[in-house]
Amino acid sequence: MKPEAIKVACSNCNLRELCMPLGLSTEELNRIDDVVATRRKVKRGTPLFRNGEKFTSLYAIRTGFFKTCIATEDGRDQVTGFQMAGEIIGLDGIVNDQHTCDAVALEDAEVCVMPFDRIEELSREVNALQHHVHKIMSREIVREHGVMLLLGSMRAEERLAAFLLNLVQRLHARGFSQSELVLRMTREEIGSYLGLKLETVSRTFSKFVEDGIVEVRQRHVRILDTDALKRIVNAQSCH
Amino acid sequence: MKPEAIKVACSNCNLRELCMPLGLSTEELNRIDDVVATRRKVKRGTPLFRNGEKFTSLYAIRTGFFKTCIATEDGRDQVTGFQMAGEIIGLDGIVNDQHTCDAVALEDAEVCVMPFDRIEELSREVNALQHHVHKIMSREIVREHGVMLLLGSMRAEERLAAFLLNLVQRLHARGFSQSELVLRMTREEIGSYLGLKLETVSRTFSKFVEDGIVEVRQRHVRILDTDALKRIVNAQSCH
DNA sequence: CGGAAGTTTGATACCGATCAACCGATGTGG
DNA sequence: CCACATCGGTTGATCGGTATCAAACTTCCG
Repeated sequence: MKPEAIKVACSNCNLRELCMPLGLSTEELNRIDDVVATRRKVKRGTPLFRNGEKFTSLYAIRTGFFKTCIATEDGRDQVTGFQMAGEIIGLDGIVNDQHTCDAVALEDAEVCVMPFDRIEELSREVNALQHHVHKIMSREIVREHGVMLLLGSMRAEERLAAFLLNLVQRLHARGFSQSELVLRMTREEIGSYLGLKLETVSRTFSKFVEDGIVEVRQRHVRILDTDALKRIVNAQSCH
Repeated sequence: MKPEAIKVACSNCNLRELCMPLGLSTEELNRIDDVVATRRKVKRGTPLFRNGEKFTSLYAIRTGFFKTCIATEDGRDQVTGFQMAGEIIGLDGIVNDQHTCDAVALEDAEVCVMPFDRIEELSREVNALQHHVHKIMSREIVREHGVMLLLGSMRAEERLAAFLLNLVQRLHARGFSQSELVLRMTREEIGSYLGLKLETVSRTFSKFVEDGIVEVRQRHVRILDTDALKRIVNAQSCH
């Protein structure tokens, strides 16, 4: 949990095109190196931050896989997202200067710590960075609109199909297979994200296997028929 | 629909403390007047912007009431939020330079048009404005987390109770009653937002009336027992 | 190796969707 | 101003999808 004082540079990071704006001048690139203060390793099962903690920084995921979730006093729990390399977490903390959700590593992970006051400072001077920050926040808002659509109007099969397609698409953008993936989260966590119980998630996986749409061996999933998944997502509740 | 060339000033707007940062110097206040280019009237039932339209501006609601919703090709439709005076809409458009949802006036409305490039320009110079923009976006993200919790884990009564409490709370912050409100949206729109069918919304209202928690006359709602509503929201799915 | 955690599958219950009928409010044109 | 059409809302009956409860199995990990 101890912050590690490794000095790092975005300018030669292979995730740069995911985290950072494109088309920067060399001078701007060098300045942007300053937004990352340190890196921090987070062990599997361990929180990067927790609900109620003071907000200081955004985090760019270098390696590993996170979930963010909110818990209420009465024991309810909702996974609000799964995040992978190149994605930014911590945006929830800006509004009240404290985090309103937990971010937990689902596998050993490493993040770049980006103090938010430094981001604000630098984005006053580098227009591309300013706009980039705005885009990242807007993207998160739009993503959540999609989740609301899913939770508000889709049935179990549609939700799981949409979930799988979204995951492979993001993994593919990072150079992984379009058809094979390893789930880093449990059935229960998938269920929490999708508004389903873990048994329903399990049953729906089984149904997809029966229908020859996917192969599932524990957390290893191979998608055999992407189009079938797309058809499931787009099929309106027929009648 | 024609933009009207009324020159307006945030500095003497009675909604300023809702839209704009607090604690500005007189000089900063005067500069901020420049973010509002024009005002625009929107008739009831008419869109302020639509999915796919080019994004140019954020809008601050001066009067009236809006819904934002996304529609899919296959006929699904999801209300993603209801917005009232002092709230900002259009944030979804930043990421891809085009809007990804429709914003429709539920009653005759007027908005302040704030060209986004001007916002970015000015927030490079006025730190308080910069941070304010970040807070507005973060607040929207946190709000959507709450909706995800609602859609993912609450039952019909809990959803409607949470919805009513949220509405009166926001209305109260604008000087309206804590216990009386007029719904500007139909049962169907409430249902879409809450992930329920209109019949279920209607039945749940009826149940609340039976239990003496609210009085309902069409769209006029009087809350008789706020604590009961709060208890309903916080009651975990018991077993 | 043993226990805990995670997953699958079955049986049953229940909440909300669906289908349908009716009612009331609103608004429009003759 | 009234007749009538339309839209929104309520209520009832029934159906279906997902939750719940339960048991067995597998995998993981100390």
